[in-house]
Amino acid sequence: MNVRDELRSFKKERVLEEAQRLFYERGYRGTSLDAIAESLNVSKPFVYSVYDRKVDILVDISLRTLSRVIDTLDEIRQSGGSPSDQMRRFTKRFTQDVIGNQAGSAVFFREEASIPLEVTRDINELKGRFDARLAALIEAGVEAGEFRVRDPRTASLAIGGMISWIYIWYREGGRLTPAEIGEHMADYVLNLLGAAPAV
Amino acid sequence: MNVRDELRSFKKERVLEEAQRLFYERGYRGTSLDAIAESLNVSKPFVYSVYDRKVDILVDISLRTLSRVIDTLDEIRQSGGSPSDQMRRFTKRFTQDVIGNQAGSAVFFREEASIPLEVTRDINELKGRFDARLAALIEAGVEAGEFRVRDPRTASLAIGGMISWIYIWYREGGRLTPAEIGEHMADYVLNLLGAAPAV
DNA sequence: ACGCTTCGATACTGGTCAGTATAATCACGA
DNA sequence: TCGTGATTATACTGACCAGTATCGAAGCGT
Repeated sequence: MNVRDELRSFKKERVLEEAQRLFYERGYRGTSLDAIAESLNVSKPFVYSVYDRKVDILVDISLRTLSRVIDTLDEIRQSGGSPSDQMRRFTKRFTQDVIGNQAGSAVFFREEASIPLEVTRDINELKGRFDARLAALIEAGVEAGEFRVRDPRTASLAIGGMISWIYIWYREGGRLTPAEIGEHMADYVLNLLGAAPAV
Repeated sequence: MNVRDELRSFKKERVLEEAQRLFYERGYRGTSLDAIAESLNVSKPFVYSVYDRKVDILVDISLRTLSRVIDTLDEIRQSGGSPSDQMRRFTKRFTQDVIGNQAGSAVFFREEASIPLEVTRDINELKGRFDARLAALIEAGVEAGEFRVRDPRTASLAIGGMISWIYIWYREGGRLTPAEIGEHMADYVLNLLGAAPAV
């Protein structure tokens, strides 16, 4: 990767970052490209030099946000340990991811309707993959006798929702630190799964 | 209420219903008033005869959706019974509410950024009231020795999120009926709260 | 049947915005 | 210092849309 590409990549990153912030505050359709450009102290063609269409920015935000949690889950799955242990670690990591990328998470879940149809397929495929892998972890726990759950699919949706939902209510400087929230969530998740009380 | 008012009320209801459907599919900003009118086989001034501004429709959808769950919670609280029992009934009712008003729930949570500032205050006040009352129910359960929860506030957010989240994934004609989903959710919620296994 | 009132359709307006054509500027080598 | 290629700003265009003015039609009482 030469200097030119690095420069381009850096510009793209800055545009993405700023667009994400504005989409979070004003919504995708409520944010004009001029507003993004102005906020970066550049002009519209600058933005167009790294993204061909406005919607490409949204797609980028969405795919990154989704890929991140899938990567997190895969990483935890491959790291070994008991299902209870994996679930606890995953919950804490996922909680940090949502809080650390609150704007991205919010934009991803809110702007589903603005995403072009051909990309929606990919997104749904990824979403399905996430849910299936989380359900698989739950099933592993059931088989190992650690969890007692009647329907792993809905359990995975309940858990995924409970943690994703943090993007709705988390506020910086609130009563609890992100780490504390993660600990509470991990307790709730293991309770929900009927896990034997942890040490 | 005379005939004229009833007529007006009926028109308003139809406009709301159709707008909600379109907002759900295309987003608030992605739906023009002409599209709403066309979908009802009327013209724009017809819509304006019941709502002065486009955003009033959105506000109406949001307030109705939010009021409904608060009413549900209040009703359950006043109906008596043990905290576990109330929580189980509330979870099932809330689940049915979300599924029965999926479009409204989705629009409410997605379009927060499009709601005018002066209404946002009311909405946040109502949201806060809901969370506080749900937390109060959890505390009552803890005091009664039925629940074991370290932090009722985050538990109420986790529960509220887990159930609200259904608007994201529920699809009509799916594997489970709404009633079955409600049963599973109720189990998860009581587990989450560390309730002694129900009979 | 006739006038009066109400309601809604047609048609317009002012503003916004995604995307683009053109022109200016800058970096850099000769 | 001058020329060349890349990059970005200015300025424009075509489309869309919220909200409104005007006009016609339909209902209703007399």
